[in-house]
Amino acid sequence: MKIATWNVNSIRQRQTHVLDWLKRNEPDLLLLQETKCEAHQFPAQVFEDAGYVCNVVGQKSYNGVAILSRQPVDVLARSLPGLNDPEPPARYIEVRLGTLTVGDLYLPNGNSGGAAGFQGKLEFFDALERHAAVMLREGRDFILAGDYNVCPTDRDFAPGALPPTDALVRPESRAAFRRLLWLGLTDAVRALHPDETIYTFWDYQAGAFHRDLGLRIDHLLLSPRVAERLTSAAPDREERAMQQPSDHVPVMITLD
DNA sequence: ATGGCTCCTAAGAGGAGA
Repeated sequence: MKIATWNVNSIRQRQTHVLDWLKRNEPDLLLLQETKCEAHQFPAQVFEDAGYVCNVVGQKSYNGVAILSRQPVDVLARSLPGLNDPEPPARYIEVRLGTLTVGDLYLPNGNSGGAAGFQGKLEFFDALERHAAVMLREGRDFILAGDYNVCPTDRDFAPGALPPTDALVRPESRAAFRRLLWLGLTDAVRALHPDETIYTFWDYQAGAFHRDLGLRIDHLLLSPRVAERLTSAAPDREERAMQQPSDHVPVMITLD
């Protein structure tokens, strides 16, 4: 079974990239973030024609998540449980495929909106941690994957790519990510590649990709039994070299 | 380089992104 996550930075701009990537890689599930349109604007038909079912949570202009699947799935949630927001942003969708629960998340960046913006990032993390704890207690098999907007350690960004005050490397952000690991979740890419320099994002500016000034911020976290099935995990770096790419690349795992 | 691009909306620049 193959499961991938990809922040596409506008699905309408990246429709052909995603379609071509699906055909080349044939994942069972593709988790998208930053689709940047309302659900009715999502180009579902082109993916359905390629054999994928689309479940979309959208809003105007910003955010937006979607899960594309070869098989129909049950949608369990369209916002992150435990976030008390009457109009939650389009940052979470959760589906069930067989006995596997899969949450697709787009965590707030946390650099905009001042102190309140950063606080919102930490609140999303807190709700995610509580939700993960509940699922573990219930003995469920699950994956929480997407754009976490955190470089977990200093190994996860190129020296000089970010100032130490950036919300992606702030100690509070990293502590929140570590708390998910301490619950018993496995960072799929790092578990299989403990010592490699691996990035999933390169800024559009200043030739960041060419200079390999990247970040590792897109992650797949696995519950214990799912982690036992993990056989591969890697970003598709080549996608960043395409014409008019997203600034993120897909990250895919394989489960036995 | 204190955002150097690329999205969005909307018809002007400006905000968000990381």
